[in-house]
Amino acid sequence: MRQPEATKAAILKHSGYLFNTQGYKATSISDITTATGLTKGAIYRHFKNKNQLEKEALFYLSQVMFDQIRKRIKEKPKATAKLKALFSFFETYISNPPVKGGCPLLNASTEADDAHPVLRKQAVLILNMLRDAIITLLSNGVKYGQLKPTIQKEYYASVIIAMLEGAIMMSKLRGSNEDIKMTIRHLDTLLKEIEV
Amino acid sequence: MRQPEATKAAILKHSGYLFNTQGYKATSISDITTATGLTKGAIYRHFKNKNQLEKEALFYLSQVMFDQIRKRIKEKPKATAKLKALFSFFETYISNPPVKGGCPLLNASTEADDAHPVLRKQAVLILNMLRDAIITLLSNGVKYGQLKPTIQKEYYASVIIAMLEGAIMMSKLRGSNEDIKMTIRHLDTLLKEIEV
DNA sequence: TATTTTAGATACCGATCGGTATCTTTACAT
DNA sequence: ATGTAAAGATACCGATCGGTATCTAAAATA
Repeated sequence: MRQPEATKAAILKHSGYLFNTQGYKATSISDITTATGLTKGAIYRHFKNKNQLEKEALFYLSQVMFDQIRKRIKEKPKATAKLKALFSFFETYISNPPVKGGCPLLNASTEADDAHPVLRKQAVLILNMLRDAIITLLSNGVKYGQLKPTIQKEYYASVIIAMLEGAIMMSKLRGSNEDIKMTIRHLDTLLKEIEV
Repeated sequence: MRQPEATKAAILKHSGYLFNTQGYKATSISDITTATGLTKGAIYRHFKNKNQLEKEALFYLSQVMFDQIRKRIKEKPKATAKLKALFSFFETYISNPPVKGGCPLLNASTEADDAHPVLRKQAVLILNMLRDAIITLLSNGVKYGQLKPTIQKEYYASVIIAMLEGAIMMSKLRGSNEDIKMTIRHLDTLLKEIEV
């Protein structure tokens, strides 16, 4: 029954869920022990302190998200279809989220101010990963003649992420997917403008 | 030296600042006593518990924001100029914020899940106020022949708020106003589409 | 099988949490 | 000047926080 890697994975899974639904500060180590069925001794063997656990849990959550996104995008052949797949991923986020509690990036970035440098750095890293992924996607679209070569990639990457994250906040708060739907409708029209 | 209203206002001001910069859960009553120079006895005389203080502090923060927005908007004559004034308000939010710690609405809405119904309800109320304000603004623009009569007001209200809030998150996290600038550039092009 | 290593459990630490009962002091009405 | 009501201070409560020292038991090595 002694499987250190499985134990660490279980801790990350449960604490990730708790951090994302209740908040990082609001989730205690005791919450995690009851969720996992483990004891403090077990948790502090795998993570040197709560900050480190928060950091690794956030990274785990981002991996779950990126895995889902990658899976959906790889199926699609063209850049426009890939972008639409990305949008639809965020649309299903409200009714059927891969991780409950809203977008881990948004949650961590609003909670992690200057007083939580470890969590903050990790959030910046994830945002940059997402930005770079979209920029690469746009670049490939231009490369293969699917998107207009004049488009400013950084501009569209920022606009797309801002809209999706903001819409997630609104839809989650209002308890309806209307906002995310309208936002994606707008992103679709945006997509038409940059298609060749 | 006994001025109850001034004392309550001071508590709201300081606690609002602390809640918005450190988070609601992360800010203790003791933090507020040291910030205000008051004692617990004074604070619990004006607020029946921490939840109520959080709710009223969030409302105070939203009032500060709405006052600023109203002031900037009232100066402008046309709907398009009023919308641009709203956008510019959010642009200056990064470098010179009226309340530190990011957008109070965004902060509260990400922290307030189902376990914090009081704060959550207050956040929903503020979001609806902002939405209604923009919808009214668009309606007046149509009424006075400044905006196209075919525009879907709810659609644009949601899209505008989503973009601004998402951009605030990105700019605050990355410590630069590039994202909010690019987002507003896009909102300006959006504005051109709905002008008559 | 005997020994060593290590995953995980147990019990505890001081500090801090939100909250309250009680006391003192100030302002105001008489 | 005196009494009263309310503002604010003081001191304390049990519960919980993150963290650690120590112990037990399971797995790996020999």
